[in-house]
Amino acid sequence: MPPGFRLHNTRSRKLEEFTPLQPGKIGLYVCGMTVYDRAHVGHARAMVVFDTFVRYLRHRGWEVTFVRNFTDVDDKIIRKAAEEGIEASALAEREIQAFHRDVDAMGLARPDIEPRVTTSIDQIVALIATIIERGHAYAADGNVWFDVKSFESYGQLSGQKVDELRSADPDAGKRESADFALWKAAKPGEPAWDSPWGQGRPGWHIECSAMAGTELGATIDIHGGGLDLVFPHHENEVAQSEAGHGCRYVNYWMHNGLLTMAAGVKMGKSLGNVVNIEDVLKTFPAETLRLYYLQNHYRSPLPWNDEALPEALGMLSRLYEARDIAETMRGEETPEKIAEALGADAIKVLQLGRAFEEQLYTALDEDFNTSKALANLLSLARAVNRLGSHKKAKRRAGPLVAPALAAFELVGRTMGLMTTPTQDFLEEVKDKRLASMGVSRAEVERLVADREAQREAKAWAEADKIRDELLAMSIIVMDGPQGSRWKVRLEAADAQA
RNA sequence: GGCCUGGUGGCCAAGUGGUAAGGCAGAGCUCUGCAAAAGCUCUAUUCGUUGGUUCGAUUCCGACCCAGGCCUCCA
Repeated sequence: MPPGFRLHNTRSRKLEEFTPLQPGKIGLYVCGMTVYDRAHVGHARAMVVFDTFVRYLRHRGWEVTFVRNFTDVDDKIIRKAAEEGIEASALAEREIQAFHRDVDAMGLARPDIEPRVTTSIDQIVALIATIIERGHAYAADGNVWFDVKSFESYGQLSGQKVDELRSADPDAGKRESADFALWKAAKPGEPAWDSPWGQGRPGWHIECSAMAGTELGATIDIHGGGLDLVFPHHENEVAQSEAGHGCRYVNYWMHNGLLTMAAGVKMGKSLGNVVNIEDVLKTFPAETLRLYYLQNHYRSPLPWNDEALPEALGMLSRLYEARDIAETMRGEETPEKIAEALGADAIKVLQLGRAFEEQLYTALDEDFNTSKALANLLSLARAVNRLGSHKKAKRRAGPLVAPALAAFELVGRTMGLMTTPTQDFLEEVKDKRLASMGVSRAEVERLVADREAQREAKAWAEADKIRDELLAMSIIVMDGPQGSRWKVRLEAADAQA
């Protein structure tokens, strides 16, 4: 039996000890995208959070079944397809492919199952029929509405009371304005499927209930999604599933916080302030985004601004450099003996390195506190860098940094950071940033080489002149014992992708 | 109007009934031909305001102020 952990459950708004339905197993359902447009960095946060959560649980020995759906038919898809003059299914297919490209580029594991609405119609129809049978829904004019008043605990998840909801436009045929569609009658030209209530398509909420039920059973361990889905989407899922299956739908509700723009306004397609994943990845390595998200607790709102990504990239680079330093250290003695010779800095690296794994578990087992885990990682990296400044370290400290290297590897496995060789990472940064600025790499390298030649000749004025030229191109050169390295300066404006 | 979050140093941010992680920015220093990078040191007697509980609260409770989310599609 894997070790336990605690999670904040949206329903109770408290931290709860996690108890699985079956020992050692976790069924996780996360609401996926409605595929009518590219995924943005808000979606990416949810994806990274749950990807990391799954990685971690698996690392700890849990057998996780991870399901994330695609909503591939809905009003927006139909409308956008009509605008583009293509079939709704073609639009959805195109966007699913784009989504998969984004997911792969982000280094996210695919869920075990990615059900789609359009291939789950049978289950959806069957579930709706059961809900009607049990007296919790009614058909009217080819639509099927969920009867909110018939379901006593409606509103429990979100703390809403039916009578106090600000009422939407009462749809024709609805008994209560809070009643919501399980099945929508087809309008001419829309994608439609046969059903006992006539041609039509599923409502937005029912799909998740049906697909989660099919893939994970009537009760699922953990259901995740963005905080903005709590009401009405998840509330309605609860009502449908519990009305249909007669048992609890979800044991633990896990909601990630939203990205906010300046002034705390959230990012959303409807607000027109979204930044797409594919655009960000043109200028920043994917791990930059990961680090940025994981730096904050998953439930907090996360500000998106111009400094965020450059700052995260700076941190990430420092982590890579620390690993690089650690990797080049050699030595044969016992860690204790070297530590004695090298002093306090060495002892600290050893201690932090050895304590890291346990600290990571402690942090992540308490409501998945990646922020805390990363603070520990940064401390470890700093200790390694400090040790690297000792003259004897390179030759002798290898055994001392072995625990640190193991820690970095663990971070890669669980949090998806530091997963590429350092050189590859640095090259990727250069390539992406040069490309985004339209600067030629050959030109940069030629100037750097020229400057090195001038430095060889101790022609400092010439060398400095070239350095200024490079700086004007946002290239920073760093002289070291093995020659000059260079990198692209991070500027806040670049975050705008 | 109803429901729900959150207010921690210049900025972002974790956290705890016993006296404030981490990051960025800033200052000084080491290193360097000069720089850069990296490292070191420093930077909140204080955690929105105000009552209360307590030996003790930033942490628990109440009130208030402020910001934001949801109640319509949204990760």
